[in-house]
Amino acid sequence: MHEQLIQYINNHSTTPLTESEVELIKNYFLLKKLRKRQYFLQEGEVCKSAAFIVKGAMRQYSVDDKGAEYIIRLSIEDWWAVDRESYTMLTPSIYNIDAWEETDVLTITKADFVQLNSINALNEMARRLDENHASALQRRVNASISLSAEQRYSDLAKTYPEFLERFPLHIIASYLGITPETLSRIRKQVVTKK
Amino acid sequence: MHEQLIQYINNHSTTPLTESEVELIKNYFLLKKLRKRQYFLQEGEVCKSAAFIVKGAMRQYSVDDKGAEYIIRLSIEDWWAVDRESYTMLTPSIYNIDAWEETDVLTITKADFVQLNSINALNEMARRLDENHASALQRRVNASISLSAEQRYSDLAKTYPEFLERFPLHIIASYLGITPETLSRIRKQVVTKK
DNA sequence: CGATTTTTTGAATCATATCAACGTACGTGG
DNA sequence: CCACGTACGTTGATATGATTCAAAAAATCG
Repeated sequence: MHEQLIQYINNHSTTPLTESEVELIKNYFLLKKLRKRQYFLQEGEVCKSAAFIVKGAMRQYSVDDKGAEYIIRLSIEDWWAVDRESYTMLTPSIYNIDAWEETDVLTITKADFVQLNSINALNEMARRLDENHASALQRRVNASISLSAEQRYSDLAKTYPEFLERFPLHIIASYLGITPETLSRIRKQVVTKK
Repeated sequence: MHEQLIQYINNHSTTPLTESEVELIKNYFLLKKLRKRQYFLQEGEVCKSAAFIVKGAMRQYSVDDKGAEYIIRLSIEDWWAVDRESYTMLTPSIYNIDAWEETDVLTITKADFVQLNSINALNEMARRLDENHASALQRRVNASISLSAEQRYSDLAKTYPEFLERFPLHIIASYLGITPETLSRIRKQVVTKK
């Protein structure tokens, strides 16, 4: 269970974890099993834990007054699920996070994460993750103002093909900021174009 | 000149700068004066420096094959201008950054910034900045998929009223991902609604 | 002032949303 | 293992919001 996380941390830092650090991590990261559709975070709550996904798929989304859901982030194995803003600032989140499939996550609270700040590899990994996340968000903002729906879909299909296999198309449509009907028509076009 | 930066750093960290740290910062941050429309970063270059804006206004944007500009970030006094991805990874940037007005910036290269990593206040400030930036990007992604053009404009007018005073409306329109004509019509509506 | 940039307006067009219906697949309980 | 309900995907007709193009008005700058 934890081996996957250890591996992940080592892959994302320059200095490998020592044995004692590995032990610390095993003690601090707690396994949590989520059923399909189970909330990990609900709007209005503080995002008390960050989750490393060992197995499964999760989504982060906002909900408007009409009940419509807007997917702002999708995550699968070896990704993290967390509302960074709420987690770091300890403020109520405006987002929901739930499991789309049966999902196993390793969770850690912010307080515990701070406890582990002696672990350099973990800090380095966290910093890199944040940088990558910020870059990805910036690109997505850029895409949303500069590309058509069709281009955004092609982009997604190229950059994150896993998403198309793991999530239904209406979730993908929401992630792209379009309706399921529009996505369906776009896909029909793309196929016939070839 | 540097006092403003010193002040800013102290405002954005819990531990105030010591006198010797202040001296270090004065030595490492270099003043650069930019004319209107002068590039600070051009697409394809590595963003070698980060810029703290002492006075003036800058924009970060991408350009498509037709020459259309898409504003992804606007910054004024006491903000930073930098392509974080290019700056940290030392990769060629896909964005341009230029001065919209006569602008004075204090710049620091990544290598020099690393030299200053003994300054806790500076590290803390940088971390907070990154967090805030990431949160803002996330909110913008959320807005782009969940709100209408009119709502996004109202949001902007409420959150960053300074922008409306400093930048012409076609820049604001681009930032919102709409055409200047659409923004003009939206504004007409908003006025008559009241 | 004249030149340039910015903003507005109108008309035609295009992209996407909406609403409604239908087909399909899937999984669960009987 | 079948039948039923729910979730998912597609299609068509229509509506709407935003773009495009062209032009003119207004503001700004040297």
